[in-house]
Amino acid sequence: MGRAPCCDSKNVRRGPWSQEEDALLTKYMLESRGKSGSWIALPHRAGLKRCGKSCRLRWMNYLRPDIKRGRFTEEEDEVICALYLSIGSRWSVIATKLPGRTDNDIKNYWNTKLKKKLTESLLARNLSFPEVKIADHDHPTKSSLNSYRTPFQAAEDELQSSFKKDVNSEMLSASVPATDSDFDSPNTVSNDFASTFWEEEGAYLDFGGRAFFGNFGHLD
DNA sequence: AACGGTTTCAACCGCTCGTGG
DNA sequence: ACCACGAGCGGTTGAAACCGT
Repeated sequence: MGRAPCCDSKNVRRGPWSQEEDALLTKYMLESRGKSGSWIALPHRAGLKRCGKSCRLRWMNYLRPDIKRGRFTEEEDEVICALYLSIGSRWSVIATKLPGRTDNDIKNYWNTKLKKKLTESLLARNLSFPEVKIADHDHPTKSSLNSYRTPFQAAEDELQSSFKKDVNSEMLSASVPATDSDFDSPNTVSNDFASTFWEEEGAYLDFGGRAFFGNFGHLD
């Protein structure tokens, strides 16, 4: 026996949502102020002939009023790349660090553009695309999402606690290899923490003026 | 203008996780 | 401990839009 379907597929609409359906779902969600109860029960209550999962997806990925539209910024690119190299394809975790962006948006953006962009950047440096392997203890749980720190943020935390003084972007950029030759000499970085990070975590990758932490294998 | 290839992104599928009984 | 169920997630698909010839 296969898995039971989540809803009666004969009585639900599929495919693209109509304006009327969007209006019904939006009206219901706004009137209920998010206190919709279960998603399974929502279609019936809202007068929609849709699967609950489909309603959830439509709301979360398209209709929510706080969704950010338009092109991803360089800063967002950097956050996505850094997190992907750090935690892998945990799009929902990455989305929590980019307010207004959905996990689906980020996933699509990564698969269609950013992965290619990063790969080209790596190839230009004679580096191969890193295999991202995350140890279990590195996976943030749902309860720890709010306190989860990206490698950049962790680095900033460490710097702040170590030096007990203002850490500005100038200091952070000083820890990034500025030229190709700097990649071969991690000792040129300007603070102890960055040197330690180099040894323990691998190479820095210059990308769009800033850097990522990760383990990059050299091409033979 | 027509066509074919490519890109984009909304939506679906099937799985795991969390929770309550 | 086990089971059932709903929520949420990541991978994948496919239609629409876009672009080059």
